[in-house]
Order: sequence, then structure tokens, then C-alpha cells
Amino acid sequence: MSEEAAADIPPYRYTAALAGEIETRWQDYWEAHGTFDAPNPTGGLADPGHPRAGAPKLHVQDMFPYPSGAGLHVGHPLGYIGTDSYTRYKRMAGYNVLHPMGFDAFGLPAEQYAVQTGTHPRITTEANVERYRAQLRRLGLGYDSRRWVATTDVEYYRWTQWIFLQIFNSWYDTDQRRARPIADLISAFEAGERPTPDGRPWGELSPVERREVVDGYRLAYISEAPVNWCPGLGTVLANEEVTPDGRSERGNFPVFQRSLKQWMMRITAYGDRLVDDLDTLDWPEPVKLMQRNWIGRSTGAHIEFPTGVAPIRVFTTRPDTVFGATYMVLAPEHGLVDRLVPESWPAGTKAAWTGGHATPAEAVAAYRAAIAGETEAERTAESRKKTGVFTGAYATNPVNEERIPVFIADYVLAGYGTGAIMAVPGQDERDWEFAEVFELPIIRTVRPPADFDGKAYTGEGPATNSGFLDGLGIADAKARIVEWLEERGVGQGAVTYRLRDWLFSRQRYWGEPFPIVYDETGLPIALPDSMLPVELPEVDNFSPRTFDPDDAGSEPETPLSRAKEWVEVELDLGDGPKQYIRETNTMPQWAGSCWYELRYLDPCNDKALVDPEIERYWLGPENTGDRDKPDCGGVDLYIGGMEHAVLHLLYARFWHKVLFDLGHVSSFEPFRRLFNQGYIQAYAYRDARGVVVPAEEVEERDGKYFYEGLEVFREYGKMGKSLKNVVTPDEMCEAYGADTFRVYEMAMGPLDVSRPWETRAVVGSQRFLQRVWRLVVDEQSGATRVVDEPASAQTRRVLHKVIDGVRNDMDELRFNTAIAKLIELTNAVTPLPATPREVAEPLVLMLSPFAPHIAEELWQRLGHSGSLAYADFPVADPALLVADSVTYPVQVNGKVRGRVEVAAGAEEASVREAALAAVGDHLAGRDPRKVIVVPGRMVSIVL
RNA sequence: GCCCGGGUGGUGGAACGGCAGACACGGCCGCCUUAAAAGCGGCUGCCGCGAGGCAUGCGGGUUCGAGUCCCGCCCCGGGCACCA
Repeated sequence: MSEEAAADIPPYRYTAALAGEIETRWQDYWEAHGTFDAPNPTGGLADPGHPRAGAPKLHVQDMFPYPSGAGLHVGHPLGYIGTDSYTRYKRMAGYNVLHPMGFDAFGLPAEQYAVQTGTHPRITTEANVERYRAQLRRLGLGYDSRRWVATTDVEYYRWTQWIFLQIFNSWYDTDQRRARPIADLISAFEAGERPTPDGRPWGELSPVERREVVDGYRLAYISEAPVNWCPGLGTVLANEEVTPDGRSERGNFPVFQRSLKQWMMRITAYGDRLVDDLDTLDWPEPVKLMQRNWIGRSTGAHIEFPTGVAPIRVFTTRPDTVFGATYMVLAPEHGLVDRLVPESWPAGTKAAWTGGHATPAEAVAAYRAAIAGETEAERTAESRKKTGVFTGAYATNPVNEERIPVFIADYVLAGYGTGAIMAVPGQDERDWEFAEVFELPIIRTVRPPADFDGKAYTGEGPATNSGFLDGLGIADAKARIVEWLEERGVGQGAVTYRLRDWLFSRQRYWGEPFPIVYDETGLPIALPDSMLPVELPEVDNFSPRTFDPDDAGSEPETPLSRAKEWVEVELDLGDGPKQYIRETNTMPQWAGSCWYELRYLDPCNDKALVDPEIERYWLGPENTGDRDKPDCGGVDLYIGGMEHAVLHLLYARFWHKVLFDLGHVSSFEPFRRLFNQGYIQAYAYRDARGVVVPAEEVEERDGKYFYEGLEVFREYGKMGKSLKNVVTPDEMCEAYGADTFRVYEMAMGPLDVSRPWETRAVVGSQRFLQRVWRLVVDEQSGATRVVDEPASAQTRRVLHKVIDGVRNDMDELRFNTAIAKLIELTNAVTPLPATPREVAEPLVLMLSPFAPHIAEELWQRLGHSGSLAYADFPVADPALLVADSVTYPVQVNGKVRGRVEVAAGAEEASVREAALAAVGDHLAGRDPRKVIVVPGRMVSIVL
């Protein structure tokens, strides 16, 4: 800025420099006064003298960030500014508002940086956390200063480990539909109330056998099961972390199915409740739907089909179609296959069934080899011609004693249901296709409509070719056949889930260590709570051993396993000092974020996860007065991105429900209300060669884009380094101030809609704040322009209409329209020679949730001392919301032809008369057929 | 393929079934200024000199009245994908 230019700017103009000065000053004030600290009902954070002590509570939470090395760009704080504006409003409206923030700070980037540079992940993480906190502070976000948490804090992950032990030390009682302490299970075994798996009395089992039995019930357990092994990352991954084409979400390395010993969480036990309790939640429907689909509950039946060897158990959602089961299919990996396969092809084996092999065993081996060599992409390719091979074995359909052939095929998945199906080509499209390829009989057991000309018929209709089911509709037929199967002991109603148990261990350094040791039996032993936290040991090499990404046969090796003096430990677990081996896996990054809503409530408590009274205050269920539909409790508003619709939210719900079952929390859902904010995206530009050019330096001319004189081409996407289109909040604060940035982000559209960032439009928000500033402060003298004379009736009316509208908008998170109304009010007052105090004060208060610093400054200049954070939010006078007169638009045959102004309380008849008079020209002398008066709205005349 | 969202000016977006385009960006014009910036004021959906007509992805329907409700398409974004 040149000197002349600077001299021209009025000395008291609200410039970026002044904004910056005001903002720093108020941020210091808030920090010094703990302005946003919310009182707990009891304990160290209680404060009976607080202006909101005893007020109704409101817990608003953001999905906390991973503190990445890149810092924030302007897209990240969108939701944070939203919750900040909302909580500032609610605080002024009388609520005791809890608005905390923290960091999800375990994770791969810090560890990978550590691997490359040798810098301890804690150093990197803490530096990033500091940077984030500084950036968030610069935006004026009003968090409770005493409640910051980071999942990497030892005092935090101590409780993550404690929760793990709670889960490890409990089992799911399917009769009571809840988790219970493992001690209850052991008592039941000891008392003989529950039979052991092999029927022997409990007393006859050896100590190791007893432990193995009990371990089989735990909600956290070790299993040797097929898992997703990623040699390129050197770690196993949860199903949720593997992309549909069989690669790692991080790093895009190939992932292989390998049988490995890993920690699992029995989330499937909660499948029903995780689905059913969605109904109690105020969440966006698409998110609920995604969770329902992910859990994938289907109801049907298990049916047993006898063979010469052992019965084949299938799961079907359509037991009513069992008369149409003309063959069976097992997953190639199914355990029964090898036992079923006979020496040679039985008589009547069709040529198409053998794959050209001389014996069933050869055919099965060849088929298995063929599909093992296929990539995931090949298996799911769209051509999808059904493949498979006959096992040489037959099973018997229990309803009609028909002998039906048993196949293996890759369209049946080992991991779903029982890994075996009864194939009913008449009512299943996949089975129909397979039946066509292998020349298998097709029997319709549901009669399609007369005009049906397709193949498999999956719709509603009466049963046919189905013996005693004939004529029944699908639902009735299902009920009847399940009854029949159960009577004969060959089947029973059943529910299965797509959801799998959660793979909970990772071969990483930068995560929570398991509070688990092993003795000489190799069975896991929980450490007592008194030995928590189990701290991460220092190591030289932070990396798991990684392998050639395609080396499926490699074995995981964890970083912690190399810390020998940590791994091998002498402990006294109640039976004297003994040698133990520590668990060397760590928990996945999800662990810390599964319960952070609880730690915010009572962050300094070193006796308990959270004081029950404090949990009940902030998260406890409200009394609905309806015993059958209890309130779920939980965070009152949880805002974050759609990308966490399934994983984070599902895992967090699961943990919360376990803690509820065990009596540690009173709420049975963690997040009562969820809101997904949109994303701020940005344009990026590539030149003719496809190389990305810096977006900041691109110029637009006549709808075309140029960089260094050459035309470049625009695309729309995420903001990021690689697209050279990052805009940071720091730059915006520097150029306009934090308040302008905040107002712009909230004004640019509804919070849940994604939109492109446009820096040049930010100036509009700055102009708005400058106009508000000028209403209160004279730019030349710095003196106040506010007068105590009352506002005109008209101005007053505008004010109260705006107050009413803004309150409604704020309650519904419609910040963009709230700001539009504040601009309208400002524009209405701008032409006045001086600003009436009765307008200036409410305007400043209403502006304060969005632009808190300038509002505090103006509030002070209006003669108030201290912060306005707890000032009363303006309330509209209902008397001023009803106008004296109403202007009615008058429609003739649906088109507006005129308007009339009548007194507000005018009779309908007089409105009608006035309307007819006003559009006399358009009536062409005809009598209207109909006149509709919508009181207060409009008049519609039909000729 | 199935399931969700969503299509409104040059742009971001407003609109309890009731005057389509609030508010803002951009653009144009004016005032102020030696000049420029800032500021202030006016105009700005399309066609038309005008009266007026046409406009919310396309085609139907319900209604006195449809961006909004119903039916059938098209396009864009997202999720799931041989789940028995």
C-alpha cells in the first residue's frame, strides 16, 4: 500500500489491519477470561457462579480433525464456523453450551514421516497440533479452553485402553440382548447353568480349556481367520479400509485374503440394535440408509439338505421357494467340499458339468486354482458369465425328497450366510443364469403375472408347484414353510448380516498399545486397570516390515515386536511375579474417535472415564413420557463430513452401546442428532499438456482462462497441493480478517451443500461488515454515530421482522439466509443520518455469532463492558410482526394482473371487492366463475 | 444393475403449494475525484421500441394457482454391487 493511498483511507475505517488488531485483542480477552468454558454440574469443572450454571444444556460437537502437516485450507473450518456460530447463538439464547475441540492424532502420516526422517511421531504430531490450534484460534472459534483432548495423549489413551479391557472382559448375552461382564458367564458355567461347547462338565475342563471356552465368548477376541493382508503397507486392514477392487484405501496397494491371527471386535452381536436404534436418531436419511445397507440385515431361514456325508446348511431369504431348489452351490472354499467329492463322476453327469476333467476331485482342484489366480477385478468384471463345476455329489431336497446336484461356484461367497445356497432359478436371476449355462431344470414356484415375459420372477404372487404352500402369498408361504421346517428339525427361521466382525489390530507403531500380555499358553491375559496406561515404548525403527506389494505369502512383523525389553516383561498378576510377552499389535486409528464425546465431558478425571453424573447431565436421555420409545440421549448436534457416514459412526455407536450395557453411560446412542456439512471445493486449471498450473495466477477473459498468456482449462475438484488450488484461512485472515472470512463461509450457501470457493467474492462480506461498522463508528473521527432517539415505526418494524427471521434461521442452521436478513437490516438503516441505538444494539448482537470480534468491539463502543457472549439474544415483539396493511397480488386465471393494499384485518368480502375493482380491465366485463381469497396471501380470480 | 441426493439468471444461492430470482459476486451507468481506488446511488433472467410474451433439466398430470405434489424420461454427484 502506497503512502498516498493509505492517507486517503479514513482513519477509522474497518480495514483488514483494523480487523486483525480487534481480533487479536478479543481472542486474548476470551482466553484470559475463559469466556467459553461451560460449567459441569459437579467436579473440578463445576462453577456455580457461571451465568449458565443450572441452565438447559446443549452439547454441540464437531468431528475432530486429524492434524496433518499441511495445515488447514479454507474448506476445513466450514463446519467449525457453523458450530461456532450456532453455539454462540444458543449461548446467548440461554443455554449452557458445551463446545469442545480435539485431535484425532494417531495415524499413518506422522508414522510415515517418522520412518523417512527418524523424527518421533509424537514430535511431529505435537507440532501439527500446535499449528492447528493456532489456526483455529485465529478464526475466533469459541471452544471450552479446559477440554482440549488429543487421542495421542497418554492420559487419553489410558482410557481407550480401559474401554478395550471393558470390551475384552464382557460377552454378549443373546437372551438379554446386551453385553454382560465376563464374570457372569464364568459363574454360569461354574453353576452348570450353561453347557460347555462339548458338553463336559465345567469342573472337568482343564484351566487352559476353560480359558479357551471363555475367550470364545469375549466381545474382543483373537481369531485365526481370513483377513485383508496388505504386504505393501506391511499391515492387515479392516474390510472397510479395502476398496471394492481389492486394494488398500491408503496407498492403493494390492490386498490379499490371508488367514492370520488377529484381534477382532464382535460388532456383529450388535447388528440388530445398530439397525433398530437408527429409528431413534435424528440423522440424515441417506446416512441411516448407508448404515442399514452396510449392516445388511436379511431375515429368512436356515435349511438343511442331507447328503451321504453331512447335511449342507444353507441360508435363504426365500424359504417359500424351496420346492423350486433344483441344485445347490457351495463356495469353492466351503469346508464340506472335499468330503463330498466322490471318486468318480456318477452316472448321468452331463458333459457341461465336469469342466472336461476326468474326476470330480480334479475338476474341483482345477476350478479352485482358476479362481485363485483371478484378480478381484476379473472376478467382478461385468461380463459375469456364471462359472462353476459339479462336485459329483447329490443332496436331498427335504421338502420333496428330490435328488439335486451340488456345484461349487464363485458366485457363492464363503463369507456370507453359510457359504452355501439352495439354487432356485425360477425366482433368482443369478441362479437362472447358472441354470442356463449348466442345463439345470427350472421350476417356477411363484406364479408370475400373465404379462410377465422375463426369466427369473422375483415379484409377489401365489405359490405354485409347491405342494402344501400352493396358493399362498410370499409372506404367508414363508411363515408356513418355516413352521414346517422347524417341526421336522430340518431348518429354522434365521437372520444374517452382511456386517462382519471388526478387525481391530494393526501392525503399526503410532497407535494405542493393547493392554494385553500372553503367558506360556499363548492365550491373552488382560492387564488390570491399575497397570494402565500401557505406554508406547521407544523404538529405533517405526516401520512395520513391508514387502513387495504382490508378495501374498509374506508375514506381518510389527514395529513393537522389535522392542525386546518392552515385549518381554515380568509382572505380578496376582499369582506372583512371572514372565509375560506383551501384545505387539496396536489399535486402529478409529479407536480414539470411538468415544471422544465422553472424554470432553470430564477431561481431567483420573478415576473414571467420565463421572456418571456429568455424563447424565450432558448426554443423558430425556424423558419422552413413552416407555416404548425411550430417548437415546447423546450429543445434541454432531457436525461433520459425509465421509464418516459408515465407519466412524458405526464403530462409535458400537462402543457406546457396550459402555451403556455395562452401566458406564446412561445414553444408548452417542450422537442424537447428526448433520453433514458440505465441502468447499475449488477450481483447478491445466494447460494444453495437462499440467496443473497455479490457480491463483489464472486470469479469466470472456469465459476462457489464461495462464502466462496461454489458454488453460478449468476443472472442479478438491482443494489440494497437487491441484495447486489451495487457499488457506491464514491468507484470508491476512487479507480481510477472520470475521469477514467467517461471514463469507456462512453466507455463501446452506451448510450442507458443497460449493466452489471464490476468493474474489469474499469482498462482499467485508463490505457488509464495513457498513455495519459505519453505522456505529464515524470513519473520520472515530466517534459514535449512535443516537438514543427512537427509531421510526417503519425501521422498528423491519428490525423486528429481521429478529424473528434470524432466530428461526439460526435454530434451523440456515446461516446463509440469516446473514441475508442482517444485510437487509443494515441496508435499511444505512441511509439514516444517525443510527438509533434500539437498532444498533440488536444488530450487533445478532451479528455476533458470525462475526464475534467486530461485534464485541462495537458492543463496547456502544457503552457496554465485558463480553457480549452471554448477552440476551434479541427477541422480536410479536405486536410489531403484524403489518397495518397487506398488499394482495391479484391473479386472473393464474396470472398476476394487479395488486391491492387493504388494512391488515380486512374482511374477506372487502378484500374480494377491492381485488375485483383493481383488475376490472382484465375481467372483460365477465362475471368471475370463482374468486379465491387466501387471507394474508393473495387473491385468485377464475373467469 | 440397485439405492440415495440434486438440476432455478453470467456465478454462489432465495422462495409455509400463493408476486420466481431475497442476499451476495460479477457486469453496466452515474455521483464524488485533477485522476484512480474506496465509498455512495441506479440498472442488471430472456425476447420485445412498447404493450406484452416466455422462463426453475425434458414430457405429461393434479390444482383457482406448481420450482415446490404425482407419473414417465434425461443429465450430474454419491453409496452399494453375484449378500442367497
